[in-house]
Amino acid sequence: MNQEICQVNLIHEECVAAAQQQMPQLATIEQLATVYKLLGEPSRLKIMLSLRTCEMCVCDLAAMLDSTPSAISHQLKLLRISGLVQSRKKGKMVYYSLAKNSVQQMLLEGLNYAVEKKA
Amino acid sequence: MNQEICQVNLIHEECVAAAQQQMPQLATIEQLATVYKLLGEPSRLKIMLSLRTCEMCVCDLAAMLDSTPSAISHQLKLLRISGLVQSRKKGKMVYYSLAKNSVQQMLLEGLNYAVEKKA
DNA sequence: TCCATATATGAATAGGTATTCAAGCGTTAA
DNA sequence: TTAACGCTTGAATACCTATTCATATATGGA
Repeated sequence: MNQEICQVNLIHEECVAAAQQQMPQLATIEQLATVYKLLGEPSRLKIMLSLRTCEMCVCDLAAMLDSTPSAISHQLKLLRISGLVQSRKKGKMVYYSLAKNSVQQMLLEGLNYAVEKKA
Repeated sequence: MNQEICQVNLIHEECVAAAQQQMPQLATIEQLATVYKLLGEPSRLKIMLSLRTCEMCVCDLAAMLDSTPSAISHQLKLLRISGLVQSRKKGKMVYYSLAKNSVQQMLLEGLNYAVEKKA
């Protein structure tokens, strides 16, 4: 059986056309998927949720998540590269905080969803 | 070098304590991480973005994403299990649509973030 | 009944990734 | 300079997962 193509080429052409029309740009979708993927890892999500309260150094986060500085540092690097967190160096320590964009709003909306869903 | 524990046990105790206090329940965090992970896969994210427009059958989605019904069906199963989409059977076809909860709001907020960030 | 179609599913494979371990860098204080 | 500390980094391993392929189920029509 050929699964590559449906026999009826497009079953609901108007719908598909309309959906394609209002589809965001590919770059936007990929950007969004990247952020979601980063937040989809429990350790990283916990880091982000922790940083809502105040800026923290790597050791603080390692204590929060019961993890190692190395593991946390690896995760922070990914978050930093994608612009979800920013860092500030002070002596031997590096303080991390949430980036000053709408990530926080996104997180709040996500939490709202998760809490609503539990009920 | 011992990386397990920081020498200074908690460098910013007040901050860590405050963050722990306002940390959501573990179940909520895991729920949220699951949703983010599902949305973090470009194919699945495209499915969700497509379904904002109108309900679609598997073939429609396969056409939208230039994929196979089998691959789409596998993804839809994951989205269905986690309650992000719902399905309705009509004859040989199965129509999928976004679940009637705040996922749509979440997606909008995400898009808002991604678009803002590009600029 | 028999066949074609739309979808679902299980197993296998290939690709991706989180953590660990070991080592390195940069800063501070002696 | 030396040592200690906080952090970073690269490689390796072990785990996870998306897609493919083959097959199965279910519905509708001849």
